[in-house]
Amino acid sequence: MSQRITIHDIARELNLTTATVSRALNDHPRISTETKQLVQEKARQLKYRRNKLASSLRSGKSHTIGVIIPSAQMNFFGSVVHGIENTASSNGYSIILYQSEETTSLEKKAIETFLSARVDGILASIAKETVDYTHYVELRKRNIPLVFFDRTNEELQVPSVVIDDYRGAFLATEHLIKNGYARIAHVAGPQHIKGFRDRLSGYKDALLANNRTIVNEYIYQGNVSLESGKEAADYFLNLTAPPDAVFAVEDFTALGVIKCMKERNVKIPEDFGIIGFANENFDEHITPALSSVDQQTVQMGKEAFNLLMEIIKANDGKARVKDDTKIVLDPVLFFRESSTGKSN
Amino acid sequence: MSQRITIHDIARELNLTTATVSRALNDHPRISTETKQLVQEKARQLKYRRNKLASSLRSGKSHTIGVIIPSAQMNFFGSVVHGIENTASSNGYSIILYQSEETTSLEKKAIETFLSARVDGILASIAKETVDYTHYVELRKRNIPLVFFDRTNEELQVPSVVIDDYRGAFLATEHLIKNGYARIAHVAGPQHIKGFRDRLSGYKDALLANNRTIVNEYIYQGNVSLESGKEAADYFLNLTAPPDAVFAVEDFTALGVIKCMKERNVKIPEDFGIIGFANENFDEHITPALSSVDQQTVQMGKEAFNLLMEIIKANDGKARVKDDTKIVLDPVLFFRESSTGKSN
DNA sequence: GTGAAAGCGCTAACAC
DNA sequence: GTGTTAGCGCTTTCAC
Repeated sequence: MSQRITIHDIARELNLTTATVSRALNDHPRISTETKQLVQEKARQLKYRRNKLASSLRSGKSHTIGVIIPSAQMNFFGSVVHGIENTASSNGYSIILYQSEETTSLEKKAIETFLSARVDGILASIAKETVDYTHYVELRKRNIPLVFFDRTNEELQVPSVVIDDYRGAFLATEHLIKNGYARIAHVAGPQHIKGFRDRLSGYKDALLANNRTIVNEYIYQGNVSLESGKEAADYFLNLTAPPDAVFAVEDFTALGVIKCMKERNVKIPEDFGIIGFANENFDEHITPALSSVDQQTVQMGKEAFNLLMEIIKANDGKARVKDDTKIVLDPVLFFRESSTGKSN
Repeated sequence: MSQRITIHDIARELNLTTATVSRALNDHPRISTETKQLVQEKARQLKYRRNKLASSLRSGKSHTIGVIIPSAQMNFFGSVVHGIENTASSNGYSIILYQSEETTSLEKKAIETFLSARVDGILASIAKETVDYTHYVELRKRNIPLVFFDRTNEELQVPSVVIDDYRGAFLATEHLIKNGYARIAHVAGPQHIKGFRDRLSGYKDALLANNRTIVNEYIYQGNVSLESGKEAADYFLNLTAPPDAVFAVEDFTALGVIKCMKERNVKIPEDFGIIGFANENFDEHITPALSSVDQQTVQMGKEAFNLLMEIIKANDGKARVKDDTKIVLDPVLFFRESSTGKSN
């Protein structure tokens, strides 16, 4: 019912063989322009539509890639997927989307499905839960093109696309310094996650590079949440020499800090400066508008797909993209009211 | 390189035919339990993985569905996709994701790709730009299972899943009334879009049902944006008898209203109440926290997939799900500070 | 309960 | 420049 016209129909009507028709449709160089036009015209006329399953089965290329993200509900990943799908689509690729829900088991299931569907490559952001990477290692062994984005693992030697957390943190901290804040604190994230570790380093190095000293009590160990932002702010204000600015590891944490400051009547940005990380969509709408570091999500998706394409092509030509290829995107800072400087 | 083990390998090692192996792997009733176990064990041992392309080609079922959304970058759709993928995955289905970017051309391209990939069905939310629906009509003609979610078209007679905009608007308006606001205004959206039209009706009917009169100058025609919220608020405050509450067609509009009120020193919720629509993630974080109507996005995705499944199954059994099947989800209200009531 | 044979629709290798 | 032939890996009659 749904679709019956095949290249056989075209071949029959044109007194050609299916091979010729197939070649004509694929714009094969050794087919005459005349024949190509005839075939293409007839195909249009019969409303022919290539059966991708058959062609993929035979050719070994599915023109499909698998994408694993923790959850499409998370802003960040929705945005990256936007970039991936866009780029894939304009390159003639389809994407199969899977969510790991931060679990290793669904991650494995996704990979199973992808292999079964004979995808040409896989783009993945590692689930939080995952500590055993054998399913990914297996992909490398089978020589299946794989690229990590955002959530990577250094030891696995898988090509990846990330943003420069260190640099983002460095610039954010320096921005606070330049705007006249004297004692800059940091609400950190779990240190076993590389991105958060890098942000702490960037913060520290920015202080040192600007002849400030690192004050240990100005570094609060949070868990990337609104709550930990509040707690951190409370802690900071109770110090004998409280800081006058905070670089928060991420925007919800920053939001927590802002809420606490408001409750305690500390004026932002006059008495206290703050900058976050992620450039969430609420940043510009809260009061005061929150300065933040944008993670270039769409660009990340685009770059990840392009890198995967490179690997796929190299694979076809028996070449090889270096395993330690790593694209590091430059974060972009958005300066808003929350960090415009101290009043004096 | 990537994958060489086929049912032939299993058959050879076990001295069976591929037919038997295939049946055993598919849990065919007429295969002995013994054989099944042997085959399944051997499959595991050889790390066999079914070639989905081949099986789909032969059987005519791909266990894949196509999903068209305007953009994965939009919160709302990311969230719906979350619901779709989750449900699909646990039912053994994969999803191919396409973004229309609100254009008809990409919508058509998506459908082309889906047909080519022989998806078992399609889930779609119509692009804003689309006024010519022939590509969707074509799907109906070919009897390809199709379900619309959120953005539907009434005339097309395609099964759909939407939320009850009318009821959401009615309840939101009534909430403002119950909390003591006397003159309730509405910032409306473009009236050619059904959802927005329904919200206006819900607003009006709630007023009438509570013995209020509909005041025409309390209805501002906006365009669903922060800007139009600001403009509306300005307009309202300049009336000789300004309203004391607003039901905004959507949260960004509500945010615009709030911003304007703050600038003009109107106190929320004491002097002015406000409730929005969408339950955006910033709602609870702005000041005052914004009351809103949640659109049940994840549930919508789940219901849409389930409805599609029903149609697919009915199709197989030559039955038919009614074309005008329409699942209407109940919106859920979130009451926050912005509408807690007038001071007296 | 299992086997033999055919074929889904396409592309690729080899002819000429 | 086009035809011939084979086959990707699976499922599905139809046998027995």
